[in-house]
Amino acid sequence: MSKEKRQSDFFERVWEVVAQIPDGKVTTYGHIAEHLGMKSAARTVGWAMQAAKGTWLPCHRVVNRFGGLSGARHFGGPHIMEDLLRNEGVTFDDDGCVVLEKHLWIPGSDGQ
DNA sequence: ATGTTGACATTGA
DNA sequence: TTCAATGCCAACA
Repeated sequence: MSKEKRQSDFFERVWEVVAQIPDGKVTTYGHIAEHLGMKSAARTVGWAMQAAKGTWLPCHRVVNRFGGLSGARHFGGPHIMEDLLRNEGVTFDDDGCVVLEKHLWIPGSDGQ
């Protein structure tokens, strides 16, 4: 594990958190970044998601602070992410945003 | 090495 | 109220 620097431990860090998101729950980029110690790096968290597109990570459970599916367009279809979340049991607001008040999950509050 | 972009967040006018 | 600008970090050209 010398040349295998991966994308960066930062990415794995984000992926690890995302992988811990319980079923039917969602989290925001800001909370992930904050949990990683980079509260202001919410944008970079989105980059980790882009790299996670080819992984098994439930990127669809990661939304912006509005609960809007910002990355839905990167899923290959704006309705893909929406359908996935609904399949998880997530409720959507009339605006098409996830009800964070009911599904907002914070990293570290699950296993710790 | 530098500059731009990016699935965001926050503050100011 | 809405719109614009700024900050942050990492990857990519």
